[in-house]
Amino acid sequence: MDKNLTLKELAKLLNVSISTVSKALSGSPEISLETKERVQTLAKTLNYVPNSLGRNLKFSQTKTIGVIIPDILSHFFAKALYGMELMASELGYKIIIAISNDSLNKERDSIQTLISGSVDGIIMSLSQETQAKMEIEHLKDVLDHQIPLVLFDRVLSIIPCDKISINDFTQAEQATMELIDAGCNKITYMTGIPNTSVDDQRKQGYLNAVKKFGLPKQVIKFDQKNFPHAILKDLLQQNKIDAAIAADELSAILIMKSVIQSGFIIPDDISIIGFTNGIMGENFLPSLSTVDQHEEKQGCLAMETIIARIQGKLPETPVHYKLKTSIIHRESTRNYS
Amino acid sequence: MDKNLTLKELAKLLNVSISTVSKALSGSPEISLETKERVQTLAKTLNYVPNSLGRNLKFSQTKTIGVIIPDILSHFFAKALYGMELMASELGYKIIIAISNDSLNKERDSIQTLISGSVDGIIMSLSQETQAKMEIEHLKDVLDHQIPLVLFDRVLSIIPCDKISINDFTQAEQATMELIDAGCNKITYMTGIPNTSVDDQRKQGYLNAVKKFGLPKQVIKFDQKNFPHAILKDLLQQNKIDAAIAADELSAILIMKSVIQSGFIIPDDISIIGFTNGIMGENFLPSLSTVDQHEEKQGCLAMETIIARIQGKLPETPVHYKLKTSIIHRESTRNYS
DNA sequence: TTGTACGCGTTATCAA
DNA sequence: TTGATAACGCGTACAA
Repeated sequence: MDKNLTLKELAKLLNVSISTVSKALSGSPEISLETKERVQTLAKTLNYVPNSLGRNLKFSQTKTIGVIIPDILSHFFAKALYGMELMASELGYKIIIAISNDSLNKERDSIQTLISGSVDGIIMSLSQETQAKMEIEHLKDVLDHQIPLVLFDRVLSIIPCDKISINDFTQAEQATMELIDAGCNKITYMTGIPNTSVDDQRKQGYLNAVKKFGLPKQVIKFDQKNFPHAILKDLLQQNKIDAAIAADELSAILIMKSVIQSGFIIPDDISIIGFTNGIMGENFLPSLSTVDQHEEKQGCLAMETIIARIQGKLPETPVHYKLKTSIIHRESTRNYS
Repeated sequence: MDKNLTLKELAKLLNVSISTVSKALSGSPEISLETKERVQTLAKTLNYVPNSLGRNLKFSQTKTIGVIIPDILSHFFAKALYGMELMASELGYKIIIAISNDSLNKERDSIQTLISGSVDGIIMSLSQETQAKMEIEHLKDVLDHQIPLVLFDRVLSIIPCDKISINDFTQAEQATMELIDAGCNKITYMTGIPNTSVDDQRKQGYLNAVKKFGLPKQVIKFDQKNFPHAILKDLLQQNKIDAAIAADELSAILIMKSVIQSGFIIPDDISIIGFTNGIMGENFLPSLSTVDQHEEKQGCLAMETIIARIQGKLPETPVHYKLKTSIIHRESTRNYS
């Protein structure tokens, strides 16, 4: 049980050469059955584990994928990460995780440390700041270093790389239309995650739908740490709102909480629909109707894609998978026939 | 902008030796100012990034910490991970994340891949299965390979390594006593995470408190995917329960939901107190009174500890930090003076 | 069937 | 002030 057993030490113990040991352990047919067994049993009893540092250098690959996400506390990213980990471990890959905290600088730093060869590929979802400033030099760096890159969820179309996303536009449009179908005609789009690509597309989908039906549009941006309780209450009292589309799960919960605290009833007074099928929305009273984004599947797919890209199994031109999603009807929206 | 620029290539371009380039880039005083600048500017324009694979092998260290947690969807672990990432990036370390999914086998596999030299140390919280079966061979493996190990939250005292935990026993005891103070005398301990060390200690703390005050004890174990709604309703109707201590956040939410759906009032009919200060408990209606476990701080501390251990800054005998925690009073418990 | 020698990219020691 | 060389641990082409 020495600390770091190497091939060299094994070879010395067995009185054979290093390469013999190496070959014997990899089961090469060049080696006689006898020595092969001799080597293998000793390796096993001594609990030999090949040092991956040497292997990494030899093959210049690490079997590791870097994952950069803006946030780990949001259910969406946590579940996406879960999917990635599942797929990665199945395919024999490890994950280095970095959390950008929606900061461009942190994102840049993380990329800097990752492109030095510690990972074979990078999966990321862009930080809010990155998308707001449209700053993409650091992403170019990744590409320049020939490191495969997969963008998911918060995607930027100008980056020439593989992408995974859901069709936010269509989904928001469909969600809006279902609210209209159910008889709502004062539908507001409320977002606690402004300046992200997903937010923008969802808003556009919403705007498109209300325009198509000649309904008034109303958009409220807010800070999730400082919800505009009074504003929403006013709207409710003046009967200027009868439905809300929330840009993400936490936004939806905050809206529902505020509505209830103002003494109004969900869904009788107002219907709410959110994005992301998380534990919070599932367990809130009333439970949240929501757009299921198949977070876990997005994560799996992102991991599958980057590994396929690394192994050269993908066409040279970037692929863009847009996942189909569905709406989960629960208690926060009115029934419609 | 070649793909993988190496010292060798730089040296050739500049017509100097490899070692000169290496020294120049590290700012060695051995090299003349002139060549130093010549080298550095070229390296910069060509966007040279030293390959960490080479460095890793040279120093046999990776500046990477392996983190194995049972679950990423629970707020506790997500936030602990967040704390770890924060501290790691501050100290120049990366994180490889593995999710055991509360399975012993997955935990074993993860350890196996990590001890081959891909990490300088391992932080982990034991899986439910590991704790239930008391199977620790794989942990011994880590120690045998001379890899520093830090256990946090779900800790096993027989493993000789550094540990971080909160004092679950005391906390549960204190939580119980506060419920008693507030006039509750039919207090039940309800757990959706049986067979974990934290659950066991919390239960013991609860039992100790009710025993001390001569109150009846009542423990309900359940599966979080299949909450015993009917049983709880019966207890409420027969007035056999007036307070519940929930072993974790999700358990607490499930209890509150069930209580409300049965038509009872929180905290008038029953007080609820949980563990973990997460978004769910914070935003539920009523908001959850809970034991704050300082998840983020536990994560930070775990990371600080393992790095200190790696750098030899810790005494040889293992340290065990037990964090003090506090109780956050919100709406799910009665006021008491 | 086994052993020798080399290269992966980096740093460090020592010689020029 | 600079350069040649060895070493980290592994795998492998080639020689024995």
